[in-house]
Amino acid sequence: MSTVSCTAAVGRPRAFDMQIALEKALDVFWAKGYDGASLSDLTTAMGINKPSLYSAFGNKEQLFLKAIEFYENRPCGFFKPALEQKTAYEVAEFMLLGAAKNMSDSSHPQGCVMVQGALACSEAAAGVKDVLTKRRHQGENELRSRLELAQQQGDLTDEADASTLARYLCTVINGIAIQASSGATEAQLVGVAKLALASFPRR
Amino acid sequence: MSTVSCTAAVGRPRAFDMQIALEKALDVFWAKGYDGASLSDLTTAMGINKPSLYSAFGNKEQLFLKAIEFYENRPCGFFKPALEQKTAYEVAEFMLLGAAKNMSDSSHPQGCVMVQGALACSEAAAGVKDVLTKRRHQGENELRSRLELAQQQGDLTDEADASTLARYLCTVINGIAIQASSGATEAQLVGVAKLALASFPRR
DNA sequence: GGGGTTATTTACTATTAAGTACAGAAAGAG
DNA sequence: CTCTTTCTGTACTTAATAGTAAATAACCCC
Repeated sequence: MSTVSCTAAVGRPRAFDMQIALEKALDVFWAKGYDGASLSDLTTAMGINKPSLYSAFGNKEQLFLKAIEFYENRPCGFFKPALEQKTAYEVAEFMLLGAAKNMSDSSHPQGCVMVQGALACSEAAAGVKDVLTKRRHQGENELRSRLELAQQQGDLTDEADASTLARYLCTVINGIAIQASSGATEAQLVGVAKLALASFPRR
Repeated sequence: MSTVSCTAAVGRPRAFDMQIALEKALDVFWAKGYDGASLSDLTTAMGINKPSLYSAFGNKEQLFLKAIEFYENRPCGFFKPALEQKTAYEVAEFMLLGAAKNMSDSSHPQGCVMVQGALACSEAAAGVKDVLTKRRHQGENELRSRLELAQQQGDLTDEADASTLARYLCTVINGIAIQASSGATEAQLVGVAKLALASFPRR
């Protein structure tokens, strides 16, 4: 009798791939936002019925939260990899160029689901809006910490205000998200990113 | 018999001020977005019943369009006044500082209704999303034209790409809108605006 | 192959959405 | 005062919303 909860494999097996269904749901939320995505939009895109959705993911809100959790950890994400670059400038460069490229990529909806998923929304979406806002703040804080580390390591001047610098970079990234969502091309966004980098203190 | 269509003044007079009602509607759309604002949210805020809303403003979509038209021409707007500043740098400075101050102002919802009114939305909101996108592009084009004029007038270097510069400024403004909508203070946004200005070629 | 378990399908609920019909109320014109 | 016009309040319609009950289907273990 094992104490480890081995994945039961009892009962009728799920007829769809949860991961793929989640990615389809993400695309819907990304394109339409939490308020604009109806359950029938979601079930249609996911190729399943409502009871399957509810049994697999809980409800609309939990589905959204799982979708953005996946979004944040996607291999093609640019934010976390950027933090691992060697110098503060390289962090900023990787992040801005990554945002420009990623958010205009036509293999998924344009822009950023963390921004446009629930920006101005109904009371029903207030919870997910809160989560998104907190996650964005968290990202900004991680970036600030990374820049403070850079100051300790000497690759970012002490005269810079890490807090403002992090906020500035996040602001530009958010702006790039809006531009991408409005149809800006990768080349246009790269131009913006490079110009934004001119404000970043280079050693 | 006058040929001028004098405002009829026949029939029961409207019991509410259309302008004030429109401003209330704007606040609702600003805070909740087009999809997130229900008709009962609107009528409650406006202090009128649905038939009054429909007879005065047409329908939800037309009400939204009238609300953003008012928004764009508000006396406290910063975009158009910025274009009238004397030099390219002053245009940029006025615009970014104006955005920072205006969008964090607590006398109305935070952020910018032109950005968050319909960013990612349902099919029902596709029309207003389109209008918002076009208006933002139009603003960007007006700014580009203003910067090209500055180049002709010699207060902006010819080496600058007016198009990219305009897009950069609009990107930062959009980013500031997101930050404001996420609770950033005026002081924080002014810090971002000043940093963004460091990328702007000063003569 | 039967029993237990879980997923799927269909059909349903209750609520809310946007929009409207209609009767009555408030004004000016004659 | 009466007629015409326009607005207001109540009550309604139709369709869509999120979420669920119950029957059935598919799988593993014994």
